[in-house]
Amino acid sequence: MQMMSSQTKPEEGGVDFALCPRFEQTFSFLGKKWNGLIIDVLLQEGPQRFKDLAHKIPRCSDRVLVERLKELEYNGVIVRRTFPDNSLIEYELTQKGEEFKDIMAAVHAWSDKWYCPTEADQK
Amino acid sequence: MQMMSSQTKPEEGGVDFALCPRFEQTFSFLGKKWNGLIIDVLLQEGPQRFKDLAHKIPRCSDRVLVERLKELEYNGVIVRRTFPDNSLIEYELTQKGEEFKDIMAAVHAWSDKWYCPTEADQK
DNA sequence: CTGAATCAGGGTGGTACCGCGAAGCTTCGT
DNA sequence: ACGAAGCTTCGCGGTACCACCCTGATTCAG
Repeated sequence: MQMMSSQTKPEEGGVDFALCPRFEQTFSFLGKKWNGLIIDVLLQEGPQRFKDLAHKIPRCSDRVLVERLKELEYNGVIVRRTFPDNSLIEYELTQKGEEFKDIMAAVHAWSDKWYCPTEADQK
Repeated sequence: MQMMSSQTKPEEGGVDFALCPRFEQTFSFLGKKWNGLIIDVLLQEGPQRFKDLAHKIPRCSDRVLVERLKELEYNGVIVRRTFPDNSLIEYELTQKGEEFKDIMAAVHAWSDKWYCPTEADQK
């Protein structure tokens, strides 16, 4: 029973969706660069430390990764767990986050079916 | 057997996804403002004229709508059909576009379940 | 025939903001 | 003391989005 909406509040990077349906928010949220990737890694590989995420998404800088993680936490999609004893920090999906898996599956299916390599794939 | 990829080419508004998986492209594409909405309207109400789309998505300016429609056509998601006799122009989904419906359904389901109104909904 | 209205956009200009790199800072382990 | 992990602060460039105005084609009223 989260109080969160899907607006991306941290650093005030959000769009005014006052008259747009809910799912436009969701798309905008997932479409934000790296968000989909982060959620996908967490879905597939479980809770991750910051450096593991950074390592698995090498093209995303620390700066941006922190930003995204804070947004995701603010939106109730992930939680940041600290283990006080060994000072370990892990990010894991909440239930709200886990339930992205249907969307992920659908998007994966579509992408696998319709993606065609172009110039951008050469390098 | 389209030759199209999911990059948004018109006006060069795309991201370099060279090392990112396919579905990140898809998210970025759908997450682009108004794209999800446009596809959703076409899915639910069939082929539409420009003015009908503009009317159903009032907060999207003509300028941006034209842009989005061109991108969607470039990406093989919609087609722009002209009827020479009565000079009618309609936009309709291709098969590639129709098959977004699974994604749309999943996103709708998630959004309906997890969306909570906040300040942004007052106005 | 003339004028108005509708449709499908194009052109310009401006601002907010998104994504980013670089570098510093704090806490912890050893 | 030194390095790694996990951020934070500063500042930048590009561009996405929008408002406003304009065009050309077609249709409709009278």
